Amino acid sequence: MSASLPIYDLDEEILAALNRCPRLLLQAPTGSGKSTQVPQILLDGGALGNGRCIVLQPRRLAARMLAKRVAEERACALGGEVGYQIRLDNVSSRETRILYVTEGILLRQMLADPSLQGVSTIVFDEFHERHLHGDISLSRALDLQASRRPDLRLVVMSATLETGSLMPHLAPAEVLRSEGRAFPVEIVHLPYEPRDEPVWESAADAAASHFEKTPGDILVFMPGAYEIQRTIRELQNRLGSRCRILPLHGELPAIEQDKAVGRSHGRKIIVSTNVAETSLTIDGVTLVVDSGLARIARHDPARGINTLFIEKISAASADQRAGRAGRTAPGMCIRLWTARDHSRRALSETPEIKRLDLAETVLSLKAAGIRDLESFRWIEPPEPVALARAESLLHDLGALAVDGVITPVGLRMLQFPVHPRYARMFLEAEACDCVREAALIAALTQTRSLLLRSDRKTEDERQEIFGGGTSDFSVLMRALEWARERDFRMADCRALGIHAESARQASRLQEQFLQIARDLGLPTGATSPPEDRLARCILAGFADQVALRKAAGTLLCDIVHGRRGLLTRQSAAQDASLLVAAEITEIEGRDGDPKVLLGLATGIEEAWLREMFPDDFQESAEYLFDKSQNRVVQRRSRRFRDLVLEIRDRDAAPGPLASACLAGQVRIGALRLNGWDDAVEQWIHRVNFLGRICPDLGLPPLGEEEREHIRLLVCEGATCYRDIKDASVLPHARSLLEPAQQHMVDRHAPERFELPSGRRAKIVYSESADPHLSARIQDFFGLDGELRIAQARHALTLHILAPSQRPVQVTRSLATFWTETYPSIKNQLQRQYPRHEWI
DNA sequence: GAGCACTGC
Repeated sequence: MSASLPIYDLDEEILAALNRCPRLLLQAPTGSGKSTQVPQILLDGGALGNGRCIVLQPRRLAARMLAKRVAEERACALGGEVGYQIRLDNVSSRETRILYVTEGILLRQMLADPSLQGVSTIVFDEFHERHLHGDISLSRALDLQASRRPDLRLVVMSATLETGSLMPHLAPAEVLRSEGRAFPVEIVHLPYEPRDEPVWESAADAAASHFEKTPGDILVFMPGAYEIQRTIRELQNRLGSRCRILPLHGELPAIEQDKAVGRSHGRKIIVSTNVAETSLTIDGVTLVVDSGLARIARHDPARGINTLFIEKISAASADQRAGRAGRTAPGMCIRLWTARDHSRRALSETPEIKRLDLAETVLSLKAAGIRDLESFRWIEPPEPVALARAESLLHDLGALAVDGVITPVGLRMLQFPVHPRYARMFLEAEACDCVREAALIAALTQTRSLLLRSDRKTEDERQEIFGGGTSDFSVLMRALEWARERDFRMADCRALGIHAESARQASRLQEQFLQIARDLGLPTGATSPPEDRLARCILAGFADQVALRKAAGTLLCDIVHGRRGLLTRQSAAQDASLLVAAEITEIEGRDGDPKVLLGLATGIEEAWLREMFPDDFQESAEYLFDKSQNRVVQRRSRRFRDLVLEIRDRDAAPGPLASACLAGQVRIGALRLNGWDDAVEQWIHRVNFLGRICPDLGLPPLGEEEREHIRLLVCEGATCYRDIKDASVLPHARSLLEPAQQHMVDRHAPERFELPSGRRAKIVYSESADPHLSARIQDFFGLDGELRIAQARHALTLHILAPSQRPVQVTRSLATFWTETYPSIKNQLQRQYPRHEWI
């Protein structure tokens, strides 16, 4: 079989090209045999000299399997001439000439030995995936080649010819192309824009109507587990028991995944996430139905949180998905979007370096002596604001000095192969004498989730056995200990919804971290520290993610730096009013709204904050309220500013701050006094907004007097729409609000309403009912369609209601928003609320 | 009233 590999036709050209030039770009699709053959061509052609060829792989499984196959082809023992190295698993020796490694391994090697002694060639496989570690290793390898190692040869292999942007970095370089050996796949786009129906319905329709026309299995791509479950339900309605319908996604237990991937009697339909796009291959698929959507992780440097939204996939990604229908026979791919939509999609996915948190990367570059990050040889330069964010976090963690140079603490942190936040936690653990526990916590965050999503009964049982602490980490730690005591036995673990393989992996990682800690001289003896010592360690790494519950009955929290989020429902930190979240992720809820979720939370106490960060506290308390002027003055944002205000206000009601606020001297919303400010403003805006966009509702705009009525009402304790409506004391305000309610879609979500045209709309916060302003923003973002603008506190959400489409949502960070559009909104508001002081 | 893609040191 390997004799027919297309790559063989290129062997002489590859060797000749590398003789002419030490850089080669090889474009070859999956299935061309490049991953197994190119290293052998180099070795057998004498291109390696006495050195070793390192082959970079994006996935552990691939690194191991490729090494195994090549060792077999060469009839040598794995770990001899051919080997592999992945985390915690090194099968190589001094004799190894071809070494398959995952991308992070090479980066660690470069830190330990910057000139890569003994390496003659590096092959970057699957480079088109553009992982962060792959990008950085190529940059550093090019740097090395240009400075100390002109003999080093670099081969970049990529499935797509997105070489346009890559070539300038590699030039001068040789370029070669090879064909794949896949079967043709016919691609069908929708002839017209899709109707207003959920994607799982269109997908089920497409799969069901082609079920008889295609001979093999069907693969449906969906963005996530929820959509998968809905699709499966729809398919069952349409096809009944005519075939098996199986889900496939990363959080599924291995046994379920095997069922979807493996061979089976009879036909099947697999409904999968992106795992089936690159990581898992399924043979026998002849029809792919592609929703064209995926959940994409990004890091928002302006807010310092991670986001996970459903986005349209790129053309390259769609091609990769389509290719899954042609592995064993000619196939077909139905795309649930139009050709017109397709032509406007991005050519390839945004590289990770433009999407992810760069703290760890920046720290390693600083350690390599790179002072000026802007002039580093980026394959694709990251956003300056992302670099700045990373540097400021590293500075806060004590890893970088004021001049941007790495500190001794930073160098110690770098020894731990984890995000700098967790590395910082390790160093704090030394002082708290709980290194063992810190190692466990860090390990638990490095594996895929230990606790599987389970039914209510299993979750209650887990709560019974592992609950009782004030930290989500303590639940995970107990679950891991429990699994370890049972030797990670599959049956035991499954009964409590514990992912046995994750538990085993976490346990081994803990050992790795403990070894590193011992090497650094940290005490790793077995202690059983009180929970609060551990909480302080977590706080050291996540001081900028402290949150305060708004009230005992709600999961809503204020997070430092003016952010907001929801504590996860099942959190162990639910009883704490002050907490630190190790994970802040903004996701797209089922109703399409963005929601910030606080995960991996730990309850903390204000006294610890005061002890650990006395400076922050001092400054916030002293300067925020200027007694001599009896007003609040602007201060540079400090770490705990917002939260300290709240804490103080709870202690001392009504206090001078409250009086100032009530007297209208302070901008409403700048101070949060039990939420009344926001509530008032939002109600006023809602009514005014409704009145403007739906003139036929007959809602007169609220004047000063009505506004005052509502404000007083809310001050008296009303917190929601119903309270206002039911209050009999203010009939005028009530009569204004009632018609508004008739147009509400859902009384639990009063901001949703129906336009007279039948379209649905939604207001979160609308400062821009002014049509002129609306047009400006529309212009600014370059959007078509009718536009409504909703501003949450930290993100600008645009709801676009194009004819016969579901609302489309575009969220932008406020950074862009502030500089471009805010001044105009502010002017408008200042005119509207002249009595308020703006800070 | 519950919410979350995929990798990797």
